[in-house]
Amino acid sequence: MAITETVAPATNTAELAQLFKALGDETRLNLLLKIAGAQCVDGACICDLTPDTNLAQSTVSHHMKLLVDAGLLNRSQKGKWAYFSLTPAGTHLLMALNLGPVNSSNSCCTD
Amino acid sequence: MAITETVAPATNTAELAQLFKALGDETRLNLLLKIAGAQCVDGACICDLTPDTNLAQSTVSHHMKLLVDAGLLNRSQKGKWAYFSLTPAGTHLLMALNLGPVNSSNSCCTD
DNA sequence: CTCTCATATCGATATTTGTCAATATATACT
DNA sequence: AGTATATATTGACAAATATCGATATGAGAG
Repeated sequence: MAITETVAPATNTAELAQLFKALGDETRLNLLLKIAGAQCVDGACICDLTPDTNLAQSTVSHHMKLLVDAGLLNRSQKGKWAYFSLTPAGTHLLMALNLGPVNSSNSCCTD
Repeated sequence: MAITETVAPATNTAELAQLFKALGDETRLNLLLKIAGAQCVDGACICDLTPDTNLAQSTVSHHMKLLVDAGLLNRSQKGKWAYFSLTPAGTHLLMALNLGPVNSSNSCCTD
C-alpha cells in the first residue's frame, strides 16, 4: 500500500498524520476553506482573514504558518501584505474530499 | 459550499475538524490503515493491533474509541474480543485519499 | 530618514492530548 | 461460584498546542 503522492505532499504515515493534524483544527480548517473560496480573486491576506476568526493577529499568523508548512498553502508577499493560496496538493486534497468550491472544473475565474 | 456527506460523516467544519483530528495522530493512522488492510479477513481485534504499537492496551483502547467516535470504524463484540472494521464513511474516505488497499474494486476477498 | 501599517516572532499561560498503571467490567471456561 | 482473559474506564502526569500580549521585522508613504 503506497501512501498517495497524488492527494497529499505526504510520503509516509508520519507526514500524513502531520497533514491531518494541520486540518484537525477548526480555526485552520475555516481559514483554509475561506482561502479556497477566494481562489477566484487574488488569494487572501491575513488582514482579510483575521476578523472572521475573533482571534489575535499573531494567532492567525501562526495558523497560516502551519498550513504553509503542511504544504497546503502558498505564501506570497505583495507589498505589505502576505497573500495565501492553495498549493496544487492542497487543491487536490480538497477536491478529493469534495470540499470547497474548487471542483473538477476549476474554472471559477473564467465564468 | 457544502461540506461533503459523501466522504465523511461530518456535516460542518467542527465535525470535519474532529474527523481530521482523529486522523492526525500517527498511532491512530497506523491502526486505521492496519484495520483497512484486514478487511479481507474478519476485521481486527485489539489483541492483534496492540503489539505493533508498543503501547499499553489501555492506550490502544482509547485510540480505538476515538476512531469509532469519529465515525471511521465500527466496533463489534465477538465473544471476549472486540473487532473493528471500517465504516462505509471510513472506507470512502480512504478511497478518496487513495490510502489503504481498499480501492475502487473493493473485492480484495474474492481474489 | 522617520512613521505607519501588515505580518512574524517570542515568551508566557491555559487547555488539550497521548500515555501509563491500576481498576472495573464483561465474557467465557471449569 | 470461581478463575482467567479481553477490553474499557479512571486518575494522574508529561508533552504538545492554541492563544494572547508585547515586541521585532520589513515594506511603503510622507
